[in-house]
Amino acid sequence: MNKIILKGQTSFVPSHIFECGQAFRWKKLDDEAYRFIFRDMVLEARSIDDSIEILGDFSDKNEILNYFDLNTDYDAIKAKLSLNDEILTKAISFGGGMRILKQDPFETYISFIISANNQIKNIKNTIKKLSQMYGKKLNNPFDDEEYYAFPTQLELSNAKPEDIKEYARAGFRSERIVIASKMVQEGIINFDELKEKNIDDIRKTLLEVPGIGEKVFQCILLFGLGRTDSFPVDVWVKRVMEELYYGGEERNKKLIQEDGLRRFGDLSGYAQQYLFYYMRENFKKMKKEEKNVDNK
DNA sequence: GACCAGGCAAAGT
DNA sequence: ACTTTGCATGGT
Repeated sequence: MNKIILKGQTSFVPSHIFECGQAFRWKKLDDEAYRFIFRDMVLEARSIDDSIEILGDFSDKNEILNYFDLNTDYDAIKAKLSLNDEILTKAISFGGGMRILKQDPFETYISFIISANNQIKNIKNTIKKLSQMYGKKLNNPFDDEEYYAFPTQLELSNAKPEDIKEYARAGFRSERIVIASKMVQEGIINFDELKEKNIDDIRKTLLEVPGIGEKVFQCILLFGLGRTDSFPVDVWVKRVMEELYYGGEERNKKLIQEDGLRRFGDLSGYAQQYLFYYMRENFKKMKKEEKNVDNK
């Protein structure tokens, strides 16, 4: 077992990182202790006192550090976004330990096709099942629970949509998953090439894929291609923007996306994540309180 | 049992 | 170009 110890981190809170909706292959073990899968490794990240520990069987520490985006100065980003913006100041004081993970483009691409009109809980479950069905078994250095790698483009392009529907419970997204995988396998979609292009060209290519619209495209940009000049507008971001920035007035998603990019520029992706987490967690808290009142 | 979930695609204006 | 409708599934 190998271990990384990080000290003096001002922006590294495991719960903020894993529960902000960017990644789906993780499990909460305890407060600020998470198990997660990165490439072919089962790893754990924990916050202990004022240090962060990352555990697992890995050989290259830099790979792990890069995954957690450790070369980016989040203090500078947070300072810039907080300036003249009371809403983001609040959101950042709530979830300022968030970091944008540098995830695999193919995994991100398939995961967010699955996310369409779905719940995070179901998305996680479908991805877990897909991995069990088609991915290779991984070494788990922690206990006897079985984990599987996210399937490769080849493994998923050979999958049968009916099987995905039946066992992974992906519903109408099942066929899209296989077609999208085949398009990567055939070279129609090439992530290394896409990384070199401008956003409008990337959009043109990715919107050809069934299951990818503007929102899923923005998520692939942000989480898979590392483009932080992106602003995915889902139901939560729509809600938080309307409630906190537009005084309760409704706006369509296209306008909200344009406005987000205009306000936050190259930092739009970070702003979006702080806002998403802030809105969703506070909504969950409200629900819980309602429940407690009902029980009295 | 209606309504919602990190929307998309197709049909209708 | 903008707006509505159907879509699998699981949770509340």
